[in-house]
Amino acid sequence: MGITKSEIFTDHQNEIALFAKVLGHPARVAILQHLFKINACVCGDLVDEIGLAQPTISQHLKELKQLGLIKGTIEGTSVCYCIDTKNWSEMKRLMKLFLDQDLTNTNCC
Amino acid sequence: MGITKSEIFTDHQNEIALFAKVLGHPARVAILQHLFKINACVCGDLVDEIGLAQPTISQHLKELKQLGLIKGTIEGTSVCYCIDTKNWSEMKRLMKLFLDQDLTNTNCC
DNA sequence: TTATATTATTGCAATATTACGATAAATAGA
DNA sequence: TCTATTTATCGTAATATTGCAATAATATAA
Repeated sequence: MGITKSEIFTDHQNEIALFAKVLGHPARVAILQHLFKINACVCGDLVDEIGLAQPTISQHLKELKQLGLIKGTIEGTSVCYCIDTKNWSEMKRLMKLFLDQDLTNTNCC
Repeated sequence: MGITKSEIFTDHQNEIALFAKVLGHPARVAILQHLFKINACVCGDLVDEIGLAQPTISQHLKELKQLGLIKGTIEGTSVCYCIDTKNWSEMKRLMKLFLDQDLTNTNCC
């Protein structure tokens, strides 16, 4: 098979999984970290920065864009990418809600 | 190919990606949520709870166990699973460090 | 227009993931 | 011992992901 049965889970569960999945590759983690570090648009230098082929980077950027975590603006012959702060904050809120579930009462083995 | 080039990324980036990846499936999100909700060991009822076949659940549990997020204790004929609070907290710390990168100075398109 | 630069898309190969039936393994109880 | 119960493992099929070479698309500059 290889196909996730999304339909048997809640929207909330699927949303968390989708965001986690896009963060689940070191290249995308590295791209996001670089965008945060630069704290501005990045045009072009991501390929040199990360160390994967240009089509591969382009594909990872596409996935990040599809989830809304970054946005790209055409600037001459190049495209400038940066964090979409609004969507990033919303993703963060959702992930933290999941991560912060109560551990204190865990009555367990 | 299909193989992630982990060697070109930092340990930190790979670690974040690994944790995010294991959270990147709704079944595993649902399993973890159930364990938090019950707030105790869960023996057996996960298959009924989630709605996937027993071998599939077993496989997802294995992945969560490998990352250390849950632990299982043999209890008679069944196995009781619960959140590994120590490792969960460490994972949470790491993920939050990544999620909480500074957005305030974003000077961007 | 032509050349250059930059990014996106296509096509493909290799590997990984998801899911489940069949079956094995382990333990408890009759 | 035999049976029932529960979980793990194996094998396999379907699909997804990763990565890159080749190429297309787009815009700027000469």
